[in-house]
Amino acid sequence: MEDLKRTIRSYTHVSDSDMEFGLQFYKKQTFKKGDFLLKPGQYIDNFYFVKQGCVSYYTMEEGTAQVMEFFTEGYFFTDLYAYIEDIQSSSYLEALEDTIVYTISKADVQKVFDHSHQLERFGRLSMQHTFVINFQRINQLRNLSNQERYLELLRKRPTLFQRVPQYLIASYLGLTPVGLSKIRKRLSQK
Amino acid sequence: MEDLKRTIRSYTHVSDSDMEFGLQFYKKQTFKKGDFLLKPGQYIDNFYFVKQGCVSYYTMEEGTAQVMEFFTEGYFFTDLYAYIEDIQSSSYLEALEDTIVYTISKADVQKVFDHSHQLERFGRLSMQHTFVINFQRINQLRNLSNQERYLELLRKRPTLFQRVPQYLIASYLGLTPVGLSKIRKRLSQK
DNA sequence: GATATTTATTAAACTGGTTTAATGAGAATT
DNA sequence: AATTCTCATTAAACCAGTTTAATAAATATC
Repeated sequence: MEDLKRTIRSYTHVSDSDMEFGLQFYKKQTFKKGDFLLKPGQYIDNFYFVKQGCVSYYTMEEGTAQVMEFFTEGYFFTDLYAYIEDIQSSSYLEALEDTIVYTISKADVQKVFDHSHQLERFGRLSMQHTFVINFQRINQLRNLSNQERYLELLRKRPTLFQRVPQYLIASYLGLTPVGLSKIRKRLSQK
Repeated sequence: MEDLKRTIRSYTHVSDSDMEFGLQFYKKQTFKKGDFLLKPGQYIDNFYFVKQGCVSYYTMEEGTAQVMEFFTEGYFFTDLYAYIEDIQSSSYLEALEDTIVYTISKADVQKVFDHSHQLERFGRLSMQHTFVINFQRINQLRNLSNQERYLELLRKRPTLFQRVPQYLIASYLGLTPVGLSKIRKRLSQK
């Protein structure tokens, strides 16, 4: 679980003993391509960390997937909205590849935060990080054109395009597959 | 500061003594319509609570305001992005009406959180609340049409339309004034 | 290796916004 | 009261996306 450790320590200092205490609750879990970690209607019991693979986070609207996010190596994730609000999820979490995650239950997260001030701070800071990501996302949705957002994604997460079908990336960008195809054509003609 | 108290306690229980400790740091401050609480280039020193009035939070892009949010009575606010990242702001905070706020410095917020577990919890929960708001905002930007977002705003914050000029509401919705006008016309014709 | 299925592209018609510019209506200033 | 300024609407031309449908290419399955 070295990469999990490293990611936690990228937020704040955590002593070896606190880290050991926290990590004991994480369990390794594997999913085959196409498996669901979560389906609509369920309550959120777990937090996840991606060791290897890719998980899509989406809702179904009128028969098509609306992709909110792709979680790849090093991401902490869950359906955070349903997790916080303690409501039934209306989303899917689906493995787009064979995927290995480390998972911790909501109850154990509480235990860890009660036990370790340092890890509670990690929790707060990772929450802040999520705020920053969402803030930038909103700004991108408001101020950039679809083409600009496509180029931005290409720049920030280039490997995504090798591992995820284009129509899901289109959805993530808020486009139809046809729309993204047009943008790509327009760019290739320059 | 009864309304400030009430708003804090809507998040979590806070004892009278902790509340008293926290509130001592807040100072009342008034701004005239058109005054700026913040301009680009500044670092964020304060957190605010709106007692009375309305403050717009926006950036300037190519000569036009891009309104991120309108803060009205009961809102906690600052340029949270610059506050968290500890970077120079690229935004404006401008009073759209004569406005009364309670303000607390960043250093005093830290003091309060160090002193009171209950108020630190309030801080965490208000941060979570902000996440939920932003999450819903992203979903609205992605899944609703401009017309639907207009109707949604009309439903959720009807008084805003009596106190804020329409071209700023258009900006908040991610539209031009012409675009919003068209939507309103279309709706009135039905 | 042939067939079926999934994914990506293209074309055509359409739509909901944009930009620019002119007009109108209200509010503030002199 | 007249003038100026700000704000909202309208019109016209335009554009970047949509939908639908057909086709092509790649991938999975038998």
